[in-house]
Amino acid sequence: MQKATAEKSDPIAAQLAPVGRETVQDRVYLELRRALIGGLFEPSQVLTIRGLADALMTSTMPVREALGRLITEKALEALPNRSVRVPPITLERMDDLLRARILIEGEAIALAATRMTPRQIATIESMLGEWDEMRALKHKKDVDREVTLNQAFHFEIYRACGSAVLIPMIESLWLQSGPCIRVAIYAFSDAGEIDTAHYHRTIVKAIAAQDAKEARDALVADISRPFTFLRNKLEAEAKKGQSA
Amino acid sequence: MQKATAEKSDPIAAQLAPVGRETVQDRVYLELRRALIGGLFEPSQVLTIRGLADALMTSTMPVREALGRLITEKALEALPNRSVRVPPITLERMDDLLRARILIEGEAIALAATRMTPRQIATIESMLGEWDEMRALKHKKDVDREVTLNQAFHFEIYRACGSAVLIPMIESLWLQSGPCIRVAIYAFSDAGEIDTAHYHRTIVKAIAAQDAKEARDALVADISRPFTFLRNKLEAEAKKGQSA
DNA sequence: TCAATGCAAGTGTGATCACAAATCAAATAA
DNA sequence: TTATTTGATTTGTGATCACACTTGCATTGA
Repeated sequence: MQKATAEKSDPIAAQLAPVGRETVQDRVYLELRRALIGGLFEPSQVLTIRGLADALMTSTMPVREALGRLITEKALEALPNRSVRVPPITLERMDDLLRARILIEGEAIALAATRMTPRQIATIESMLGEWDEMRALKHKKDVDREVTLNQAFHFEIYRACGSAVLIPMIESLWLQSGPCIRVAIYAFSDAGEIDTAHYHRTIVKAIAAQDAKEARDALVADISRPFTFLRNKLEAEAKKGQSA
Repeated sequence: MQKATAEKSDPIAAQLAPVGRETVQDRVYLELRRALIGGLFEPSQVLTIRGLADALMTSTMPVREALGRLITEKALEALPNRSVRVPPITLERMDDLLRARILIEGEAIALAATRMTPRQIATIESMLGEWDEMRALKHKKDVDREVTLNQAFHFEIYRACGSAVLIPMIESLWLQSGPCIRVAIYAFSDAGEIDTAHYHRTIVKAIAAQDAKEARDALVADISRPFTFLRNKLEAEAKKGQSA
């Protein structure tokens, strides 16, 4: 029989890309990740294995393993009852997450600023264009699109930092702060958002100039904004609840 | 029936500690973690589900879920063949790991330096004593004890940093660098080790003085040492292999 | 009326089985 | 002898089942 591995001398195989055999578990895991980062689940929401299995049209087996993985990266939380929920938002946790993100994503973008190729810089520049385009026809508040584009922009930069260790950590941080961010973005929309892409333009400019410090500062401002916004919102609600 | 939760008014229940119901999966996970951090597995070693299940005297189910968790935190690596191995050591990966550890553990110890209570400081001081004691009767190179004590010392500090986000990341980093460190410690023993506890004493002194910068510097020196040692070793081997 | 009790449905965990893919070794052909 | 093939074994994946625990609700008792 033919060997399954692509033969370098085979002119046909050379043109074929490996098809990949992702497992059901991987699909479930990625789907849950997407939902979490996009903030499709509410904080404190309880998730059940069978419920997710039904919704995803599969058996319980891939779901339970995907949940276990998400729990270890703190994207979900295992209660003592052995049920699993998306972690609730607290002020302490938000500050903690923001500090970690500033530390790690700041380091990643500083590394990327000295390493990004002109081609990569052109890619993120074109993303700025997409952003403007989306703002131009703001007929509806397309929060999903906003979240996706924002994620693509940031990770295009982080991937260029060249650290196989930092990137998974950043992914974990986004997973953990996803539910918070979603709430913040909705709050932005209600509050009449200021220019969301302003910091992104500054970031691109700094990276193009290979100015690591400027890039880091702009990034810190960018990721701090939703957190401080949400923090003010939560504090206001807490004060209102206290007086009531 | 009696409520399962401890009643505050019940004089008997007040003296009883909750028994805890850890699952088999958790035990397997913790055992594999311990082995990984301690460097009991060799880099590039392939692990099989059934093999581990037999060794751990359990079925495949808890093992496969534990392996999946370890893969997501990059403590293990999933090959395209769908087999899983402990990641091999490369120079790039070591540099990457060291940089991340300096960044994150440095931040954690700087935080801890301003927050540790006198009681906590007394705890790590007593650990220094254990260390000296172990060095005094160095009849055999007790690498396991050394690794365990080193881990206990560092995490006693990290736990005091008060960040529920940073600590799991540090655990993941230790998991990933465990196999490297083990190799380095053996190399130390062969090379006639210099005072391993020297930096630890500096760390304790800095923390007692609430000097965050000094503590961070000493920690960086402490965790850099095995990496640079191993790096020199690998480079020497590579050169030897190249000339041969 | 309200708290305690008991039953039923729901849920997570672990074991076992079926299946497909990979791996390894012996046997065969060049 | 060397390269290829073929078959048996091993291995990961997904499904299903059994069991224990939790949860929610209706019933019963004071």
